[in-house]
Amino acid sequence: MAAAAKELPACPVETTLTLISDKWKVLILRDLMPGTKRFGELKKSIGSVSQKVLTAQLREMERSGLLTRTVYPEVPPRVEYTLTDLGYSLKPILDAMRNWGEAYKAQKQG
Amino acid sequence: MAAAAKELPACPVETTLTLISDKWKVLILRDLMPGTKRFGELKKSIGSVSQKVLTAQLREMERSGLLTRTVYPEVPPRVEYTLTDLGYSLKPILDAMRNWGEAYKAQKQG
DNA sequence: CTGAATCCAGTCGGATACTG
DNA sequence: CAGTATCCGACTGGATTCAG
Repeated sequence: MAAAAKELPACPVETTLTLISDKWKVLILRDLMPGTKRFGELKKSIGSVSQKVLTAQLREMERSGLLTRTVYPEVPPRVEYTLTDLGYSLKPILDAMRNWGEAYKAQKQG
Repeated sequence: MAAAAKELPACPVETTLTLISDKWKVLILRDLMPGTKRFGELKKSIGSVSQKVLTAQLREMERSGLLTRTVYPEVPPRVEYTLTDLGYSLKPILDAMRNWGEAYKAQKQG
């Protein structure tokens, strides 16, 4: 949540971690993969995230180039978040995590 | 680092996050993928992690069934960490992260 | 509806010193 | 060498309030 940009480490795995390892970012990605969502929709679909933190992590991801933020000057205001190509390119990671999680739970249930 | 076991959420992506989202766990996985390592080797290869936290996260991963801990009763003591099949099954996620990180850095350099 | 600002508790994790 | 215990600063993130 720091204001300063994070430095990119030498290891590719660390590079990825730097951009998506915050508490809610992976879930934001998961929920935006199907398409554009409004702020309120995201907040509801993610679950227990607070407004402050959701805003902060969305802004960080915008700065990282993972998503775009579009403000519609209406009353009441409407703000939509959409993954960029870069953000969408994280899909293989999300898919791998989903696949693994499913297999893990299936195993735990025997 | 909590002592209590973490609950598994409904979403598979969250399940995965629950098990590997701590600060150093992905790097531990990365470094154990090639094979068994001693505590000191891990500490060196991971980088700036402190001894206390590395120990704690390794123990959590052991409890989660991601790795095994083998103590050799020698002087000086030797402790080796090895991924279980379950831990090794996370490889596709690690690979996806590495691939993405490489592509990202390549793009940043034009 | 979205978001900024403030306050604050909980935790994470680093540094250090000590043990077998 | 590997691990434990203690201390403590820093940061994360939730709750609340106010604003446009």
